[in-house]
Amino acid sequence: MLDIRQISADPGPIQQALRNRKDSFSLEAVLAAERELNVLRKSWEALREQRNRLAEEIGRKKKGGEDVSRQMEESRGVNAEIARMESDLRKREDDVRAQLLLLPNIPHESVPVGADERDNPEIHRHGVPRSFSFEALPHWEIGGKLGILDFDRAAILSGSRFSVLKGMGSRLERALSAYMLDRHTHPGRNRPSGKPYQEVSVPLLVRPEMMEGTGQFPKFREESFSVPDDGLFLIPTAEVPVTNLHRDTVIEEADLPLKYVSCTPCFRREAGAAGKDTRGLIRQHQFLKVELVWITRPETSYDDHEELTRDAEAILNDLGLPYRRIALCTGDLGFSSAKTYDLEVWMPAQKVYREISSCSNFEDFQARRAGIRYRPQESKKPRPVHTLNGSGLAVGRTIAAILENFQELDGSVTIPDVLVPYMGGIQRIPPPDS
RNA sequence: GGAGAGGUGGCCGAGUGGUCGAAGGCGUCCGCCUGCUAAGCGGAUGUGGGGUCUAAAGCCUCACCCAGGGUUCAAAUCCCUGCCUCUCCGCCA
Repeated sequence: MLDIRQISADPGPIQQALRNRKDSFSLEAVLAAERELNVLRKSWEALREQRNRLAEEIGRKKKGGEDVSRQMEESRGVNAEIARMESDLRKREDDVRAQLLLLPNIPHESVPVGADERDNPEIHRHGVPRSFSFEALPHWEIGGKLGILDFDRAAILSGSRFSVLKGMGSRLERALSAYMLDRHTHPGRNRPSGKPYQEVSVPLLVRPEMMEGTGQFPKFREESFSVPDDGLFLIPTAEVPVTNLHRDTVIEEADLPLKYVSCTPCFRREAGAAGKDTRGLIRQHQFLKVELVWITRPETSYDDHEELTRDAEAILNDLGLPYRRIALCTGDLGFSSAKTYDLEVWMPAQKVYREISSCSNFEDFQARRAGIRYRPQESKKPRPVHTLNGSGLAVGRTIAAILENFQELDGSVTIPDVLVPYMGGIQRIPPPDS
């Protein structure tokens, strides 16, 4: 959420940012509503003041045995007036807030202006896609033949876009999750921020306020699964509960940055994705993801964003998967984000790079919504923090990438070296016939 | 799920319906004192709006004592609902 006072002080740049984002939000409408609200609020406050004075006078005089029936009568009148104003005031406040909640974040100046994903510049590539002496199969075929992936039984259990992992497939999921968590929580060197991630396990069902805090609600409500009887929602990413761990609190500056890593299932309705990626593990209603979350100072958040993205890339490097980093342009940027890098892994069967991680700086957009502030050392006035997050990595998609990139002619799949200890020493998933 | 207790400032904790944004303590900060430290003494110390001011400070003012309703001229204080915490019972991975 943006600061309404900041908007009214200088709407120009924000208007431009909205155009760059291809967003149709009307700034004039909120600003007008805000101005009217301010006028009303002032007269309401004046009446409250009058009421407070009368109440005080009544208390004082009554104690002295004086007659106060005139003041009480007057006070009743003022109260009626206040009550009349209040419902209108409330309605207008809710309206302004509702509008502001639909206003997207402003892209950072370093974000390239562009219309859609075709305008996303590539930042760099790592690894060389392997050349196959045979036709590379898509992962769902490899997984089917190996007996480690079963979409048919998943469909019977839960419908489309669900999967069942079996045997080595399930083991691979566990190995990857454990490996990623270990990697990120390892103290390690080369961390400019000076500290490793703290692992957290969090609720998978949250209240709607949490979804609003990180920006999923109100705009993307239809994207989430809900449990209506209890008023709860299944998290679409660990970002939601982890960022909201610090909701409505003030953090001491010395404790920043706070860095968390959390491995959770994620649940998405994929409402707008009918017909896309209908096969395989790429687009599922439920998938496992290791998420990195930072709560940090405004002054360092862009450096931190680079570090976070490198942390995600480190996993791809370790696994030996070819990937590239792209920067999202203004037209492709997510609602809450001020800047986003996507990491895309090479998928040999389709011969394309596919998104496997998305690393964003939200600046104070989420912090305002969720009330996450810090107390700067030099001043005592709390300020909103900056929040960042990124996948490190999406586990389901990583399984797909490993199956495709490391498949062999005989149908077996080689396990990346770093995962072997996590696979009980197994170096490859044996071919179907063995 | 049933029965009870409770939710107050960074923390602990008091608060007969009226001058309470809230006693007291702890913590923190600033001074003083002191070979050093400790102790002691004095003072300051919630958040968010609005106004005043060139600006800061100060001052004035509105809101906030879990949340939302209600009673009342007046609510931290009374009533109702919700949420949360604790204790006991039941159930359970």
